[in-house]
Amino acid sequence: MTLDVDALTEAEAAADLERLAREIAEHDERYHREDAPTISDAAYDALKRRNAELEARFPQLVRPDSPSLRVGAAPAAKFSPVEHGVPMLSLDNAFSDGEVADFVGRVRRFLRLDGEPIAFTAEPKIDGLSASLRYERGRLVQGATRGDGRTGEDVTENLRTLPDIPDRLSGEGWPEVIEVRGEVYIRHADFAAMNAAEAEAGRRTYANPRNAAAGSLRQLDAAVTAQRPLRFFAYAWGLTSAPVAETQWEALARLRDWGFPVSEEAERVLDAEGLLEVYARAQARRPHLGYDIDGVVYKVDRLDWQARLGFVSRSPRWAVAHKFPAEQARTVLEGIDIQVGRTGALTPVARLRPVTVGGVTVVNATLHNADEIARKDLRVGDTVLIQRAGDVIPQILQALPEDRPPEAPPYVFPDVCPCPLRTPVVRETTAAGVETVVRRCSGELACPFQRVEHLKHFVSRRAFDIEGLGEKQLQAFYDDGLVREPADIFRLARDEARLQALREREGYGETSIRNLVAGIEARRTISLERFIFALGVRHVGETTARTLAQAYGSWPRLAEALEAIIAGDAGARADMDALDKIGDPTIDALAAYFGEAHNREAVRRLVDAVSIEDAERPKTDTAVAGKTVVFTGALERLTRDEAKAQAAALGAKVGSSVSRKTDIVVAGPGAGSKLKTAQELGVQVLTEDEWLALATG
DNA sequence: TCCCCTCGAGTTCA
DNA sequence: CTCGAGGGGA
Repeated sequence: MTLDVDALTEAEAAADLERLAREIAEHDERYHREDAPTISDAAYDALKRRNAELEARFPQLVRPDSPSLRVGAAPAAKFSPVEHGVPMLSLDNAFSDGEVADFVGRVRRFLRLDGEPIAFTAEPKIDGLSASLRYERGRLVQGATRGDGRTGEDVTENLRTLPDIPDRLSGEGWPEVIEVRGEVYIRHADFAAMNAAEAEAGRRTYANPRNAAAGSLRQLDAAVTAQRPLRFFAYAWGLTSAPVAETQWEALARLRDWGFPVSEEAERVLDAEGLLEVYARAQARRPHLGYDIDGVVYKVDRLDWQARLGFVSRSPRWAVAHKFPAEQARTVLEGIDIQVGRTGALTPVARLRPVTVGGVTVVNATLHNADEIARKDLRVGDTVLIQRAGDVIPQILQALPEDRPPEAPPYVFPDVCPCPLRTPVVRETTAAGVETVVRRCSGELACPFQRVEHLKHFVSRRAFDIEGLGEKQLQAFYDDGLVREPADIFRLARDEARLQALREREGYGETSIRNLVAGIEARRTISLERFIFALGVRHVGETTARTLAQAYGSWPRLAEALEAIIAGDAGARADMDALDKIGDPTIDALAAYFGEAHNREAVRRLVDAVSIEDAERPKTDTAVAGKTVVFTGALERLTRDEAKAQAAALGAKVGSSVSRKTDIVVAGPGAGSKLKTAQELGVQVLTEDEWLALATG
């Protein structure tokens, strides 16, 4: 809660200054030492600003440890963004021999290789941070962090200070342009010495070598980075103007020739059988390496096979990281609470006796659902084994039955919602007649817990993104009756009675009210897809919302279609069903939502309060506009998603099955029944090249 | 009909 | 990050 500066007593101001000094110091610390800022720059700036305002109003209260008196602590300057020529992907993880076998099996099946041996490289997975180095004509021109995989930060000058990174490539045969990728890390001995020196100098030490490496690389002053014992291993490449090699193994040798350190621990195995031996060896060598590794990365050796295998969403199908087991800890399961989600889903959460795992204190862990609790037979009072999955999310692995209190009863999932209405808990049945795993509160939006979650979703970043209206304020406004439905948020900004109620609230001065109103007004105009997503209809996430927005173009048209569907218009339903990734459950959810009188009214009030921008209408002036296209068989020049996106961009509808309504079938090699159907129905059939010619017109 | 892949929804810590 | 389930290819 932030009180208006002018409204504060001296004692309150002193307390607030104390809090700000502490919080800002914490954030500075996190930013500089752990390299993991936990608040946005804007939020950080707001803290600093408030500190400055308070100090201006109460100069006698300026603390000796005031953030305003420290220099160079703010994460003010930034590194400029760098778009990677080829995204830096993450790897799929395997945690067991079985998962490694699954990986090999997938590769084998995908390549249609029976029995034939597949060679793999196995390289230790260094626990540092990855970096991409762009060389043009053999000279280092840019170095970047991984960032989100697509865009990283420009840390060229810092990377130049690493002795392991050549400024000019040596040897020969390097492509004119190449992004060399690898891991920046710090050796144990160097880390210890560096921390000792930091401690000597009275500065805080880093928690582990990885944080130290990340913090050192992201120094604004490259001279500081130069002092840090950073090292580099190369293991991959991104964009390249010429093929690097024919196999991963050969590529590693080339990288070595060009002057990069390449792990001496990397091995090539001629068949999948050898992988687990490498893993066992790596585990045995781990304590003696002198730097942290967290697993072994297996890659299909042949690059032409890698190309055939391609990618699944964000990770390559041709590689996997076989991780070492995560650090585990035992603690006591002190209770199980039930949380209510915006769709009414009831999620059990474990309350744990605080315990340190992998450097952080864990007190909560999700239990996902009732089946999960039953499967693990978790009981309150049990001693449980926990770990942090992927080193982040805490996870309960199992209960240790020998430590179970004799009287602990099996956990019984509640049959009423924890909300004040005590609505009965229900389980739905899928189309196939199977009970779903999730238990839900049957109260819908009558349930106050669901309503608040619904409102939180509405203002969230991907929906209306209203600044200054966080979860806490929303909860408070809800409790006071100021905001009960989305439209109320927009009334808040214009309705005098509500503004007056705000002014009377503790903690709301004119400044904060002005900011809140500005935040709301800034979002009064919204894109159709965000609007649809914000409604929070079940099954309608960001992607589905976008599909609907593009298909219907405007809110009135979508509303009209929904009215028709609710009225039983089979044609309108079929049209929606034909959209990509939209099927009966989604349509039923939409129909149920808009068929309900309260929702309908609430949406009408909201529509009146905001202005919804029409979506980009599908093109009508292209060769394929309005036509329904079906892709079948393997595509060689485009991925399926690219092809679909291209068709959609040109105003065509993408179908999944061939019928009389289909206008064009694009058939690649291996096309089967759809091609046959198309021929039988006399639908136009194109090759991929013919399609491209038509599409690019 | 059977998988495989995406999407949605819920989640942790500092 | 993880699980469950919808959608759609084979």
